[in-house]
Amino acid sequence: MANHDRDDTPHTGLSLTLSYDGRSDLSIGSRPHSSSGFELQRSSSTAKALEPSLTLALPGDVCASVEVEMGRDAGSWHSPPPQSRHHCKIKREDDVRSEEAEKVSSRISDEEEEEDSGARKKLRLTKEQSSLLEDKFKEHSTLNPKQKQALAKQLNLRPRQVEVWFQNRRARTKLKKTEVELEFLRRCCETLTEEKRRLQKELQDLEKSHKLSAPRHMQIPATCPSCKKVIGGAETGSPLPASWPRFFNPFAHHAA
DNA sequence: TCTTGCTCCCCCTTTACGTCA
DNA sequence: TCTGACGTAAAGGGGGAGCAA
Repeated sequence: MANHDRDDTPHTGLSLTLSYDGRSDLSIGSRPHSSSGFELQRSSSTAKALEPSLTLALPGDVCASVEVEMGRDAGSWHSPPPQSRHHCKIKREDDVRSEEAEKVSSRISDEEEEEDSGARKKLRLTKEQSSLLEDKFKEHSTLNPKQKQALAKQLNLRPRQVEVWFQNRRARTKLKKTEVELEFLRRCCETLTEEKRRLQKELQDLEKSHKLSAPRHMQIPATCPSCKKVIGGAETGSPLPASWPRFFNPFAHHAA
């Protein structure tokens, strides 16, 4: 486990932190005032293609860490509307370059251009176009201007259309990743809740059995109500053996 | 060196269209 | 045939980065 972040706020029970290469991204904690028993927090959305790691912290001295590998993601055209970006803003360089080619090779038919005056008409990409775009996206999720230009030419589309497709594709990938993370954390939350219950039960059982059988100096320490220090159950007030040096015994003031 | 304006690009949100149950 | 849900292309706005004047 290379990186993990632990929340410093007091927990009653469990905490779970998911980080990507040191950047804490998600955490779950069981807090005193959490009505559900757990809080779900998301601290940033900057996790981009980094290796996730997971830290599981349990109450008291019980600690565990878990490493989890999460998977990474894993028509026809219509003419632009009258007030498209090309019209209302300064034309982009690549759009200007592609205009001439577009006039020749655009899939927009003359008939469609006639209807261009009204509402926009949405057409679908062909299977070949979608397939090639997907292939390029697998290679890299962003395109530099040259790649965009070349791909647009290859697909017989405007560079702006290729750009928009990549933007939408990135958005879909991100959404899917978020959904996967959410489901994963739900399962983690359930598992941790169950583990917390089990450990609490185990702790209760241990306390009971120690009260009945263990020597006083071996009894599980408890917090002193007056000074807030941890003490044992012995009549001396100290959970440590009487033979221990007084200066070495933080519970000595309970001896009186 | 700093500022300003321009351009490009990305992200996010919204809109609108096509498809399908 | 109608309708609502869903997927997705595209628009539009905000903001950051790079660059030249």
